[in-house]
Amino acid sequence: MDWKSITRPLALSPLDELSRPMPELPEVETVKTQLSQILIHQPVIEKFQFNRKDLRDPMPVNELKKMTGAKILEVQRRAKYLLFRTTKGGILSHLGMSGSWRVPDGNDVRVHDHILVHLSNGASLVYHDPRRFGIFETIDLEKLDENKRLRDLGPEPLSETFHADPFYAKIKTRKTAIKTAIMDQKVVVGVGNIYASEALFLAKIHPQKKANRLNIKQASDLVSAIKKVLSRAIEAGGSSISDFRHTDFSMGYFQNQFSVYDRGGLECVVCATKIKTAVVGGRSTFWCQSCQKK
DNA sequence: AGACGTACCTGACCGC
DNA sequence: TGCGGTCAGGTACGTC
Repeated sequence: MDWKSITRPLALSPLDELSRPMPELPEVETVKTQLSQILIHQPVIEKFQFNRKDLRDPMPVNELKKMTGAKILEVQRRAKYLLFRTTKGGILSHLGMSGSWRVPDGNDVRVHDHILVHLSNGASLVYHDPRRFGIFETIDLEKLDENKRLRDLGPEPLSETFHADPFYAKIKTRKTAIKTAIMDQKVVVGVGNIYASEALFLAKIHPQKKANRLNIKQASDLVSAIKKVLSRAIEAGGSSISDFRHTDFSMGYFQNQFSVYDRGGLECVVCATKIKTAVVGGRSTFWCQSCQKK
C-alpha cells in the first residue's frame, strides 16, 4: 500500500480532530494509532512552525528546530505521553487537557494552533491546544529512563507488570483515598479522573475507601477493572477509526458509555440508586452508594 | 515519604 | 446582552 492510498481516506477534514477533550490513556493510544498511520512511511520533518513558544512550559524551540531534516521512525506511547522517535533524537509530547493533533485540510488554521510540522509526504501535523497544558519538547532517546517526566512512572495498566501483587504491596501503605491512589502515576499510569471513577464502579469499591483498607481480593478486582475499562475505551476508539468513513470525532471522547462519570443525580445503571458526587483529592468524583462499598 | 493544597489556562456554563 | 464567577482537568511544585 502506497502513501496515497492510505492518506486519501485518512485525509482528515477540518472537523476531524485526532483527539478529543481531556485525553486519558485510551485517547492517547488512539491518537498514537492514528499518527502511526499518517507516519507509516517515515516522512522527513521539513519544517517546524511555532506560533508561540510556550505551552504550559517554554518549548525548547531552538533544539526542536535542529531536528528539521530528521526522519520520523515511529510514534510510541508511555503513560499519556507520546514519543516521536526520529533519526535526530526524540520528541516527547503530552496532550495535557485540551491538546489534539490533526492533519489540516489545505491552509486551515485556527486559533490555538500552536505547532505546525510540515512533512516530506506533503502532509502537515498541527498541534492544537486551547488550554496549553500540553508538552512538546526534545528528549534523549538513549536516556529515556533518566528523563524527569518518565523516570518515576509506574507500570503500564495494560501490561503484565501491572497485576494484583505489586499493586497491593504499593497501596497497602497508602492512607489516601483509593481513587487518589490509582490516579497517582507512580502507582499505575494512565488512569485519569474519568476512568478512575469508572474502574472503581466496576470493581464495586467506594472511591473514598482508604487505599490501605483494601484486601488482596479487592486490589485484584480493581486491577482487573482498570484493565477492563481502559481496554474497552481503546476498543471503542479503535473501532471508531477503523472505519474512517463513519468516524465522528465531533462526538468527542467515549462518554456515551460512562457508568458513573458525570452522571451525578442520575440512576445507577445497575441498581437505579441515584449516583453520588463529591470532590475527592480535589477532583470531581462519582459513585453509586449502593453498589460501591467503603 | 507521603499527604495535601494550589497554580497553570481557556472555554463553557450559570445566575443575575 | 453582558458580565462576573465557577468549574473542568494532568502535572508540577511548595509546604508541612
